[in-house]
Amino acid sequence: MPWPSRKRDKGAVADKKEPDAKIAKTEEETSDKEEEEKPAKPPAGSSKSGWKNWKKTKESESGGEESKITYCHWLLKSEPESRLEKGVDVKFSVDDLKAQPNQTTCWDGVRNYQARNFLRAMKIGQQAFFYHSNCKEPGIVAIVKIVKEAYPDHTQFDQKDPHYDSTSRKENPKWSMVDVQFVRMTKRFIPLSEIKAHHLAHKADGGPLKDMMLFTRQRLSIQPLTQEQFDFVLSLEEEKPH
DNA sequence: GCCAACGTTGGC
DNA sequence: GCCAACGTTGGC
Repeated sequence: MPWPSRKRDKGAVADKKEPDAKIAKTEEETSDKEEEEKPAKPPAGSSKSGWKNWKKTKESESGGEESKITYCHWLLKSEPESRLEKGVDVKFSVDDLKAQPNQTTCWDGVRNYQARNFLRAMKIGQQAFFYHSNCKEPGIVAIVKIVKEAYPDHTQFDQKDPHYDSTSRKENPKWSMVDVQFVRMTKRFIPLSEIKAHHLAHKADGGPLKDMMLFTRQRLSIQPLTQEQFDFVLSLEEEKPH
């Protein structure tokens, strides 16, 4: 773990005293079980036409449905400004990412089941927006790509980590992370305010950002974008700021 | 710094 | 299984 602490996504860190006394009910309901089947190969350049090709495998529970869908693009929130969480600075800006070896980092610290399930759905090569949150100027600053698919998040077992989870067992880790690599800065900063203006307009006229999760699931730190949403947001970098 | 949104926890 | 209390997220 050569990396500074970063990213965050809490909401479920249980500071219980007793270790693995019980499996939280909420976990069973909102998380997909450990599936034995390895995900088939990434939909690389295959016939996947993005959103149109999402597939739903067998229905299990209500909460897990997002995890059964194949998405192609993502948005990852990270805090670019210093903030202490249990005495540890969780700041991780795009500049911090660029400073990593290979401009690559593990996306640890996600402690929300829905976000975790999205992490687990990510495939190598898929692109994501790097979004600065909880800061002066929230918005999209860069594009990153998935370079390693979900594997256990080691910070859940580290008592000194702000995202330590005493209820997680090594034999059956609750939390996952992926590795992401910097691809490029967006041609300009794309502020939340601008994306939101389009979202509001699209709610009225049925445009691509109508159901963007940035607004419909405002607290979710890992979220999927449809092909249409991704393309539309990307097209904004060619425009002049408002 | 405020506070609305919303996920989690736990009493009943 | 409901729901009030609580804690976190994150814009403003």
